[in-house]
Amino acid sequence: MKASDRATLGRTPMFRDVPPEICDRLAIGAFVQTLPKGALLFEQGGEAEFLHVLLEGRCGLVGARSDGEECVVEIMHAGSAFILPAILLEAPYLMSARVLETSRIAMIPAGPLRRALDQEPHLMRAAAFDLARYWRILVQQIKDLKLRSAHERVAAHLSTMCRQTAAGPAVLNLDQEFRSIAAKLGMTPESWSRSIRQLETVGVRSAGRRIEIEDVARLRAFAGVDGLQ
Amino acid sequence: MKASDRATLGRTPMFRDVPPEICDRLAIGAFVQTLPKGALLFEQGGEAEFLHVLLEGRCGLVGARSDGEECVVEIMHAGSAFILPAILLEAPYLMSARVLETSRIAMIPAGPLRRALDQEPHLMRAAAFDLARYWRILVQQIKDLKLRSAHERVAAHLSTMCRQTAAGPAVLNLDQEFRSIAAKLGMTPESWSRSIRQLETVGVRSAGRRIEIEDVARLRAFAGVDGLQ
DNA sequence: CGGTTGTTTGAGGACGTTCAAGTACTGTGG
DNA sequence: CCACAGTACTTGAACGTCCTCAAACAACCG
Repeated sequence: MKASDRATLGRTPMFRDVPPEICDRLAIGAFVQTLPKGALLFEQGGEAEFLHVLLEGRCGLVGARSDGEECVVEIMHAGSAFILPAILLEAPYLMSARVLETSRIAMIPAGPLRRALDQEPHLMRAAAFDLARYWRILVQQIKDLKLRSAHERVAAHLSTMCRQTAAGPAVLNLDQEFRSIAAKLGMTPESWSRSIRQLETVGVRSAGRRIEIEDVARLRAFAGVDGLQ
Repeated sequence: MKASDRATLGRTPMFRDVPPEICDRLAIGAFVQTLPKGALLFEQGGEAEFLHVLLEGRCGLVGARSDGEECVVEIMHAGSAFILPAILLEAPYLMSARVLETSRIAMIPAGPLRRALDQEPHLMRAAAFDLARYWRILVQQIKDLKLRSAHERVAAHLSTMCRQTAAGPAVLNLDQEFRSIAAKLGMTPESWSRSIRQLETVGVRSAGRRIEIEDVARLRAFAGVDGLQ
């Protein structure tokens, strides 16, 4: 693993608070891969052989039904580690992972990681915190799916995209494919498109990848977003 | 805390593998409450003051929108501990908890628990594993919501209710209110009722709380249930 | 035994999907 | 640099699923 990759690893939420010497030990047994859009990292039902840490790029966690139908459960961004629960529990993957845009991924072998977790309380602590954070993200998504309409989910997504802005105008340059975002939000690309159009009524103007928001607070109010995140 | 409650606590998934002396220490600072149906354990947005361990009964974790609209995210059964992520991260609750049927609940103060987690690797390990298990339950639910129709969700629910039966006939005596199950599955009681009726076509006969399944394998096939759980 | 609460059934409607067609990008090779 | 192919996105029309509302029915409890 290159020094720059090692440094990136040490800045991820999962490893940020882990003593450097423990990270180093894991890094020695690990390797880094750069993979193109479309690559399959692992498959639902398979055994977890690595912890994947996304250094750069984006990957989708995709759930599949036995008949082949698929859905995007979560999109992982740079800095995310996945999928820890499968490694901890030595349980088969509940989802497949697919590269959405060219990604640089550190792969940490499961066996040594499990041993390190058992020997190093700091690492287990970091794992527990990482799991707790993802748990909350999943709960938010379930609330999203059960409480909000498609239009509202789009509004909520846009407003979290500009979470640094409390109120007033904002401009987003979405660098993801709309189809990925739509899939993550549990809707078709067509519905995403219609929702964006619909949001003009609350001051959202879109031109391709560029989306202008008149007043973030108004968008938040429409989406029913509260302070919790 | 009574000796019998302490014993029940020690058999929960979260505390099963925690050394008894650590459990004892936590149990000393804890107390047990019996609460009736409808009681509110804590509210979304509030600060996490206790880890709740459900010794007996059932509780619903309920997400709310700012306009008051609610949904059931998860139903906790005897042996479940909640909500650990809020305690670990010292973050506000993302959901409220409501007693669905008279429940006996151990309440472990958050402060001492956090200190114990930091001092006792065994406890942190148990916490991480518990979080990992719940993470998978939430992922399964998201897949359920995104990949399955209401009818299929009901079928999937029934088939997990009789998971000890691989194939052949089974009889369920659902002791929960249908409205709770429906809410957990993300549908109205009316839709649940219609789904149950619809499932007659795959050999499900219902009479009030009693549900007879001709062939569990057939039901599973209809629901698209795979081996993963 | 009445009142309350939970469940079923029906009719109508909203939301989001599917399918189909058209338009705008993006990147590649000439 | 342009032509072209392939992909992504948009728009429209029709359909299906599930919800809402309303009413009847059943079960439970004082």
